[in-house]
Amino acid sequence: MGVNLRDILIVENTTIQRFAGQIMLVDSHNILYQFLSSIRQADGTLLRDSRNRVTSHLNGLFYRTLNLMGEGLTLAFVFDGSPHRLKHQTLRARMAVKEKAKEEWKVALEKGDMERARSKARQTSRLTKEMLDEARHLLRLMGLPYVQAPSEGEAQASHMNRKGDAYAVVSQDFDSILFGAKYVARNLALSGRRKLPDKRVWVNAPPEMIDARQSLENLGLTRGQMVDVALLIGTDFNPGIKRIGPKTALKLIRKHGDIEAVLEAKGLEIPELEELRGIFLCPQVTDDYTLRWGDMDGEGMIEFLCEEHDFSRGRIERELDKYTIRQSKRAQKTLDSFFG
DNA sequence: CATTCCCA
DNA sequence: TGGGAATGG
Repeated sequence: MGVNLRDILIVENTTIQRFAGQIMLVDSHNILYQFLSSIRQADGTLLRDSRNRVTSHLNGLFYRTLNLMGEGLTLAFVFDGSPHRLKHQTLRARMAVKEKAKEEWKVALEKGDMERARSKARQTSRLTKEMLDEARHLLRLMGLPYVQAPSEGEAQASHMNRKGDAYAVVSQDFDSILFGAKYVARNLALSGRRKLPDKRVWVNAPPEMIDARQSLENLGLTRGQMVDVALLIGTDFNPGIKRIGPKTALKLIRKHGDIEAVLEAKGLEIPELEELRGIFLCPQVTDDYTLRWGDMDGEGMIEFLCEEHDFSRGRIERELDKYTIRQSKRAQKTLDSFFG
């Protein structure tokens, strides 16, 4: 997913508290997808309510969001619009992977291999329109604003970040750097525990931040050149060029200046090059939004989560209390700092 | 993923 | 007390 730019960007470890008091724009699709793939039972099945509706995404969104708010982060969310024409190939490929994983999940279950079952189940994750509607509903109850992107959510979030409407974009993907975000925050989870792929080892994944300007200056590239590097490697919108990874792509763009020169020198071609560049450099975004934070509707949340989706009332009330207490402690701290 | 449970 | 296992819906 996204472009593999990790190896060439400067990714620095940080803390949640680092972002206290800042407006953070969350890539909703990215975060919800993570919840959907990770909040599962041992055999890989999703959490569901008594009417068989999936609740894993709400579970994750509720706890994660409340926790981050409790740490003083000001959250706003961006939802994807319709995908770009050139993304369809990737989306189809992903769908095929999911179908295959579904079968492998079933096989693993029959063999009693729970480890593999869970891992395959994760790969079948698919965000439905209903899940997205429910997520937006929960956000409304939490008093958090969300923006509907015309197309790519990451493009919209990066645009807003660039304009100064938010401090950073929250996403696991590195694409936001290409879309022009100033800062990208990753692993914004409280526990920071992440499973190593294909291993049964859990490692601590600390929050990370990428400073776009710092990374670009360090590489001696403009954002346009960075986009060219990405297009050589391959993005969600193009397959890239065989045997060219981050390191080689970087070397080539440095040597030749831009992708045209690279392709010329290598006798290669990338179809719809200008269109591809435009996706990142002149992205389809909107300025027709307002970020407006409201009060949390505790009663509404209990109604929605507990009565509607079977969450335990006591559990939700306890979390809301904890949040309130943390908030008042933060407020007290702020007051204290004013009076020395 | 985040919390709770449970036992050393 | 605390960290792995179980649970959540």
